[in-house]
Amino acid sequence: MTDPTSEAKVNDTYNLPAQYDAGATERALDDAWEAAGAFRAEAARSTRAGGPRDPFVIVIPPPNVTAVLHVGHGLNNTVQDVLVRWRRMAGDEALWVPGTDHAGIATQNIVEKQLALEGTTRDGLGRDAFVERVRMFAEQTRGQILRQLRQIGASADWSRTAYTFSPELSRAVREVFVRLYDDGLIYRGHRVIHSCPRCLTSLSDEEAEFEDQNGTLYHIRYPLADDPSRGIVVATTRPETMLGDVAVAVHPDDGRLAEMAGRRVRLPIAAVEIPIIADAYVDREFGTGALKITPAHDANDFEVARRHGLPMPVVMAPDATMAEGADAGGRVPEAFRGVDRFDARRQIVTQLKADGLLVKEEPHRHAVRHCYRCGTVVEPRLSDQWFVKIAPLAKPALEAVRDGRIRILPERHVAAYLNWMENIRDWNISRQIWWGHRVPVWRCASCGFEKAYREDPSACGKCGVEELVQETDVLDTWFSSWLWPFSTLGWPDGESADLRAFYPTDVLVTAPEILFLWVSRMIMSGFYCMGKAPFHTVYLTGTVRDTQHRKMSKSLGNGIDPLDVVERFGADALRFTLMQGMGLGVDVIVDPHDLEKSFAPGRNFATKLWNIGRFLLTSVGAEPVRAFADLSPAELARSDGWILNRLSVAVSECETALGPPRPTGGVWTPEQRNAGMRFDALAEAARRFVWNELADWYVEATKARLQRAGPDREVARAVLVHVFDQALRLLHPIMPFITEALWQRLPTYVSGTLLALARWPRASELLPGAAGFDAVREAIGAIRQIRSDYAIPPSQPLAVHVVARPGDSLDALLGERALVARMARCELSAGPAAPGAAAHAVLSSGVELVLPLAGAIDLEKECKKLRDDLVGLDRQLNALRGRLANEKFTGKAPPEVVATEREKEQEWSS
RNA sequence: GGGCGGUUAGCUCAGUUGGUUAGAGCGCCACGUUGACAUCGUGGAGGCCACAAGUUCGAGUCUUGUACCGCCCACCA
Repeated sequence: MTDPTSEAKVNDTYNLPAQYDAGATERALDDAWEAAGAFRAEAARSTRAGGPRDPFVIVIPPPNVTAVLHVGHGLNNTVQDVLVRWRRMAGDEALWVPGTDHAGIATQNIVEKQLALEGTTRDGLGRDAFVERVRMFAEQTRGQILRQLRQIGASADWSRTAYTFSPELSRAVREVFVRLYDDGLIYRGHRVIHSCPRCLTSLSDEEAEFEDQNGTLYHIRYPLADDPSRGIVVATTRPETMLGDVAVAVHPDDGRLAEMAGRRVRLPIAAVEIPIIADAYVDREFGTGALKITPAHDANDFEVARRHGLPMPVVMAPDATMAEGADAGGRVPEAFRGVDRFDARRQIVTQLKADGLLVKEEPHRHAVRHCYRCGTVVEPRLSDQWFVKIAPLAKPALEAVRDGRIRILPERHVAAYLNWMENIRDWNISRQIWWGHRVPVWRCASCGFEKAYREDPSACGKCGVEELVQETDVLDTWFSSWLWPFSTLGWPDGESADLRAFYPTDVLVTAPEILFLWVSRMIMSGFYCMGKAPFHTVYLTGTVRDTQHRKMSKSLGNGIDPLDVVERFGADALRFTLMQGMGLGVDVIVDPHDLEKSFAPGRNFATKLWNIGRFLLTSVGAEPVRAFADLSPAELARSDGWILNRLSVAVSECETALGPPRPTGGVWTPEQRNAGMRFDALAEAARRFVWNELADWYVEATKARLQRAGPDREVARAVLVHVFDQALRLLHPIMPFITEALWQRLPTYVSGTLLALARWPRASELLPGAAGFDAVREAIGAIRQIRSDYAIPPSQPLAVHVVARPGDSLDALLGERALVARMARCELSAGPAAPGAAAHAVLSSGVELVLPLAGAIDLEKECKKLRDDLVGLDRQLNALRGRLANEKFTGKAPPEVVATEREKEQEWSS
């Protein structure tokens, strides 16, 4: 076992290297955290198990084992890690469950591509060998993904690493299938479903994505059977499907066409007679007003055919070549058999043209469904599939979001969720692939009895005959991942300690694309299996895009490997940059061709932090530091009070940015519903405090104090260490490595402790009288500006006269004379300057600074400055008056208040 | 076809219930290496807050309309 502090001992604590070595530090700390079990959650400590701590649980959206992680995962997982690290420090029993998804079709596709390169196919290998091949591939990628997660600093509980295809989770899949089956919520249906001719499997509605495409609308004449000189014209974008036509439908109220109903037409090419029927489904306005009915290759036509009791001939094979399927009865001419659908389309159009039956071709833009895994145009095709009857499951899932037990951020996604749930359609869960959980249904070869079994059966559950045949289809990959929030915690084992301690989980962080595919279904399964919503917050991240706002993808070559970034700039730089750019629901734009520029914010900030640490550790030294709590307010210097107040403000801002960790009382109030989860605000609040307040002002103010031994030096040392310690805590969730490395070197560090487990800061009450330091900062700024305005070189000393009535600001300025001298390179003295050229600055406290200048004064510049000040003051006054008039009086504001801005401008200009 | 979101500095974005002279990071310009930091410091330039009308003492913020961009949903073949 590695000593958690070993890394700190490697380097000389008080002689930090000038450059932060992210690589070495990160590796060592990851080991130290792991060795200390810092991220391991204990069920017994959860309040739900009678322990002292509120559980805070996140389950990772399991990355697909198809490929290693990209920067989108970096973003997503950093958000989760920030939340988990925050809650862990805040005293919760924090658990982040890591894991991966076997990703059925996607993974199978990749291995099939590999096989193609080797000149073989899955059929060539056979089912068992193929599955083994995919398993090996998946294992390899899986390991890599988990290593990657660790490298970006994920504080997950690796002892609970899950996998959708593990024996434990397979058991959960089985269990839920059997329960649904026994509840009558799973059925086998003969339906028109989306079928991918490349993947050779069916898809759910959600997996067949719409894409607008230019097509052609063909108007085809079907001659009347008894009078070929007359006919009826139908319109279609897919002429090849006409081989499967069983009728032509017209609207019953369509005057000119309705009279045709009842007659018969002769279907060209297929050479069969089909009826003309009347059905109100037909849209009279579209196309020709007559609709060809192809029940086996169009879901709507299927319904029409069912209403009219028509046959449903299948004329295409699963690979979308024309074929004599069920009920085709010779409709597909020999010449077309085995011909691809698009070739068949061309040939059919040519032939129709030749026969004079093609009336018109018009360009037509329409939405065509594509396979979400391979992009192939999917084909609606009648087949036997397994479905989940989903409406009963949707009901509680709908309610939970409506009544605020679950919130979805950004809120705009709520409407989409509700709409989808309200119009939900049964879920096709069977896939004709080999990689996945096999449908656990066996059929008796003897009596035909069919049943879903929890354990592989050896004999028929009805007649006892030992000849059983299992379904060959496998389950949709989402049928395993929809159980993730509880299957990873031991379900269906009701006695599972984890399940009791950690379900329901808290926040789900994922991409909006899978709101329906995954998130909605988890909510449904959560209620069905556990009776409770699986989480109270769904946080949908933006997408990482390139500078042209294109999604990152392998094929576009605009992807970013998070490990590239980690290697070059460190995990902290990656994380900080991503968090800083992460407004709620906003896409993060990074330039894959200029990582240096893209990740500069994080890299620069990490460097800054490191250098503050270097300064602090060298100048504070190794001797013990007074306990911060022992300092009395009277001992504090002006700057101490100021920085402590700034710290308090920063802590509050971070709290606000993160928001409430869970809804009070289990339901989000309307005010809470949109609160928190502002990671950009968190990063900015912490950055501003560390850089613009701590480094820019307090560190400077401390330098002189640290050099003179004495009580004040001890106060400065104590405050400096305390403030930096608190800052490191605030930043730790975002930048875990560098903060931990620095924290362990503080003189107050207690050996063996970890920042990862240190207490999250709390805002304290503001100290009175810190305004004096603001006056000092303002004065330094004003003097620097005059220096710059008049191009006075830094080497040239300046004399500055402070003109003021005695008071705090004056005292502060004179009291901090040395600091002003160092930061603005000037000598302050009280009292008026000798007459002559001088630049002036008026501070907000009324104090006037007079800087005698040797050269000429730029009157125009000075006047402009004054004018701007006056305009500003006037607006301020106007706003104040307006507010007063508004709040206190019922009447209109006095007329002199209502002068327009333009009038004011003119007034001041003259 | 229906719904939703966006439009603020050269780029990427903040801007909480209307109220000081609209901010940050990156980029740009000038100056600077004083012992934490040039992956830096100081100062600066750069905004008709998409457009138009309205409400208001006051609008980036609220209302209506327009334009452009993006997303989601959908059974017009």
